[in-house]
Amino acid sequence: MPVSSAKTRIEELQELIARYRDLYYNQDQTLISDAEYDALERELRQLEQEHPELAENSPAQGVGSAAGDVFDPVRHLERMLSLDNAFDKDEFLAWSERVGGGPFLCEPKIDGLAVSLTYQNGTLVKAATRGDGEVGEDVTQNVLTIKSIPHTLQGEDIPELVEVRGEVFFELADFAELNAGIVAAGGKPFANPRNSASGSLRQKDSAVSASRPLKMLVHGFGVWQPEIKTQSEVYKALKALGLPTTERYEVFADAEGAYGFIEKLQSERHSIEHEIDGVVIKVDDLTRQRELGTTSRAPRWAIAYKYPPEQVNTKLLDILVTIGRTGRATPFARVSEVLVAGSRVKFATLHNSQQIKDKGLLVGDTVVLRKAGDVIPEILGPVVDLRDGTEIEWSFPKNCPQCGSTLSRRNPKDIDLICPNQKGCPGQLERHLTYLAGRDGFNLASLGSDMSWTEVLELAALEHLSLPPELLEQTDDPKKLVELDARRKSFVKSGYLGEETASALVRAVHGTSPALSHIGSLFSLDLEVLRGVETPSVDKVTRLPVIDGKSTKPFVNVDGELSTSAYGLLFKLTLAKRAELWRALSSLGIHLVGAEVSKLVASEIGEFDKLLSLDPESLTKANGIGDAVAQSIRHFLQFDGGEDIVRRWLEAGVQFKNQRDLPQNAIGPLSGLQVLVTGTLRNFDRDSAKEAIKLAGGLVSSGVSKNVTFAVVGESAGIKKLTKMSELGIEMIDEDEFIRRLRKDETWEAMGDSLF
DNA sequence: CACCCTCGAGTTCA
DNA sequence: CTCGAGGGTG
Repeated sequence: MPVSSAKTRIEELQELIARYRDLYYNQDQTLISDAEYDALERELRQLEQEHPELAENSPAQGVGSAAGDVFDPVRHLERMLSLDNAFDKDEFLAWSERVGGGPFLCEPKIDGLAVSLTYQNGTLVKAATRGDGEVGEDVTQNVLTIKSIPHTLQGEDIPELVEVRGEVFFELADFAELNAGIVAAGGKPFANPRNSASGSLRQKDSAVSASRPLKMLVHGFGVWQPEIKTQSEVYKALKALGLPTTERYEVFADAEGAYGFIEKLQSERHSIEHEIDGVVIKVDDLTRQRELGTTSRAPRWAIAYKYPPEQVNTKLLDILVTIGRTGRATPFARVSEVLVAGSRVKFATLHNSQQIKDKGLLVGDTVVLRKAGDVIPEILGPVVDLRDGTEIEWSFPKNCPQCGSTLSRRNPKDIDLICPNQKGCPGQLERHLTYLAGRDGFNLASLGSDMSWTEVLELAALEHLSLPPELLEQTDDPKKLVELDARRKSFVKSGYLGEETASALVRAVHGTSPALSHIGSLFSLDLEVLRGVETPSVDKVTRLPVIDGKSTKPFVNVDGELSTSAYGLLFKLTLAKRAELWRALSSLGIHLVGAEVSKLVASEIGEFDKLLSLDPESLTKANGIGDAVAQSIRHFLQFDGGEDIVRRWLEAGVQFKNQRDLPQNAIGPLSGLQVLVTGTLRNFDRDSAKEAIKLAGGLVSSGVSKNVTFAVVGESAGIKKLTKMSELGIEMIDEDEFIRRLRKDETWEAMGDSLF
C-alpha cells in the first residue's frame, strides 16, 4: 500500500477505534461486535508496523481510553495490560513458537470486566476498573458489595501491599434473572452479561450494585510476588489468601495439549456457568515469563485465544410474515448473511409484532444477532447510533401473504394476528399437511416401515390400493428377485409427506386446480388426481409461487409414468386410515389441540365419529382439558368446517383405532419415576431416550420441576436447566448410570436390549 | 388469586 | 429452545 493511502486509512481507523472505544469504555455501549473491533485494531496495528512513521499517538498503542468522570480516577500501582489475541490454530502455534514452547497453563477467558483490587496489610482498600490501563475508576464501594470478594485476606503470609487482578462478571443464570426483573419493572434490559456487569459495577448508588449478584475470579498479582516458580502456584497462592480463583485451569506440556484444551472448552462453552470468549494461555514458568517481558500494551508470555463470535452485527434487510398451520402470522427477519457460532445465518425469528415494537427495530437497521441456546438465531436489538436516516418503520401487513384474506385476531386482546381463512388458505393447508404427516400427527414416515411385502399385498387387496407395477413383476431369475426384493423393501420404507410434497399437493399452476384444496379430501386422493398435478415452483423463503417460474409434475417421471412416490404416498395414507385415534385428532389441526390434549380427548370419546355428536363442554370433566380447549374444539367443529372434515374422512373409510383406554405404562425399573433428559446422549437420540423411559415404566418430564425424580445429563446440557436442578436438589446422573438403571430389572432387560 | 407445571406453536441450519 | 398461555392446586 502506498504511504499516502496508508495514511488516510490509518487516520480513518484511528478515528473509528477511538470512537468505539469511548462508547465501549465510557458509555457501556457496543456499536460493533468484539470480532469487528478486533479486526479494525489488527488492521491498524498491521499498517502501523508497515509504516511506523505514521504511528504516533495511535490508540492502538494504548489500552482502553481515559476513564469517565463519574468516578474518581485511580492510578494503578502497576499497569494493567490487555492480552494479544490469536484467532486460529496457526496464530496460536506461531505464538507458542515465539515464546519457546510449553509448559502452558490454560484457563477460560471470562467475558467480564477487568478489575484490580488493592489490599493493604490484608485489607481491601481500593478497587478499580482497568480504564486505560494506567488510570481506572474507583469502584471500591461497589466492589465491597460483591460477596465472593474477601474484605480481608486470610493466611499467614499476608503481604504489606498487593494488587490482585481479576474479572467481574455475571453467571448466566443470575443475569437472566436480573434482566427478567428489570423488564418486569418496566426497565430496559441489558444487552448481554458483560454490559450488565459493567453497568452494575458503575452504579453511583452502591445499594444498586449490592442488589446485583456479581461474581469475581482473580488470576494474578501486581506489585508483590510470592516466592514461587510457576503460574499454577500463583493460583494456589491466591486461593490461600482466600481469594476466588477458577477451578477450570489446566497445565499442558506443549502447544498441542493446550490446543486440545481450547477445542474441548469450545465444545463445552455453553455448559459453563458464565460467558467465555476464549481461552487464556500463559507460559507456566514464572522465570520465563519475566524473561519474555511485556510490550507497551500486553505481556509476551500470554495470549488470548478467541472463539468465533457468538454475537455479531448484521443488517436487517426485510421483515416477512409466514402463516403457520393454525393460521398464526409470524414475522421473521431476513438479514444479510453472517457467520455466527459456526453457521451462516440468513433469517431470524421475530416472534410477534410486539417484539418488533419493543425492540424498536427499523428495516435497514444494523442489528445485534446471536444464537439463543446455540441454535435459534435471535435479534437482540438495533444499533441506534449506526442509523443514517434511510431506515423505515415496518408495519404488519393487512392481508395474509398466502391467500389475501384480511388478517384478524382470535380474541380482541390477542397479540397474534391470524389468517381467518382457516381451511382454505393454501399456506395454512401446506403447514397443516406437514404437521399431519409428522411425529405428533399420523407419523407417516414410520407407518408400515416394518411391513413385509406379503402384508403389503394383503393390504392392497383389502383396500383397493394400487402398487407400482414394476414391483409386482413375477420372475424366476434369482438375481432379479434379489433386486426386486430390495426395491420392494425401500418402497415400504419410503413415501413420506414433507414440505415439498405438501406444497405440490396444495399449489396449482394457474388454470388448473390443486390435488388438495381441503383437508377433508385427504383420504380421497387417487392416482388419477396425482397424475394430473402440476405445481408452480415456490419460493423457499416466502412460500409464494414464483412468477414465471417453471412448473413441474412431481408425481410423474420422465416417461410420463406415475412415479413410485405417488404410489408410496397413497400407501402411507391408506395406513393412516387405521392409525390410533389420538393421531387423527391431532391431525385435524385444532387450535390448542396437539398430541397431548388429543390423547386426553381420545380416551374421553373413544371413537372418531363421536366428534359429530360431541358436546365439547363435557370434555372439561377430564383432567387437563379446560374451558379454552373445549371452546376451541367447539369452534373448530361448528365454524371452521370441522364437522365437514370428520364426515368426509369417515366417508373415505377411516377406521382409527378405538381408544378409550390409553396404553398403560409398562411395569419396569423406572415405574412411577419421572425422568428428565437434557443435552445430547451418545446411545440415544431424543425420541429413543423418551421411548426407553416409557418402556421402562417411567414418565418423561419436559421441563425441570420438583416432580422430577432424576435427570439424565448428556453433552452440552443447558446451563439454565442445570442450575435450576441443583437449586431444586434433583439428582443428576450420566448416560452410563442411566443405562445401568434401565437394565437393573432382569425381567425387563430382554425388552430393553432391543433399544440399543 | 397466585403460583407452578405442562403443553402448543413456531423456528434455523447442516 | 423459547415464549406464552391453559389448567390445576393451595
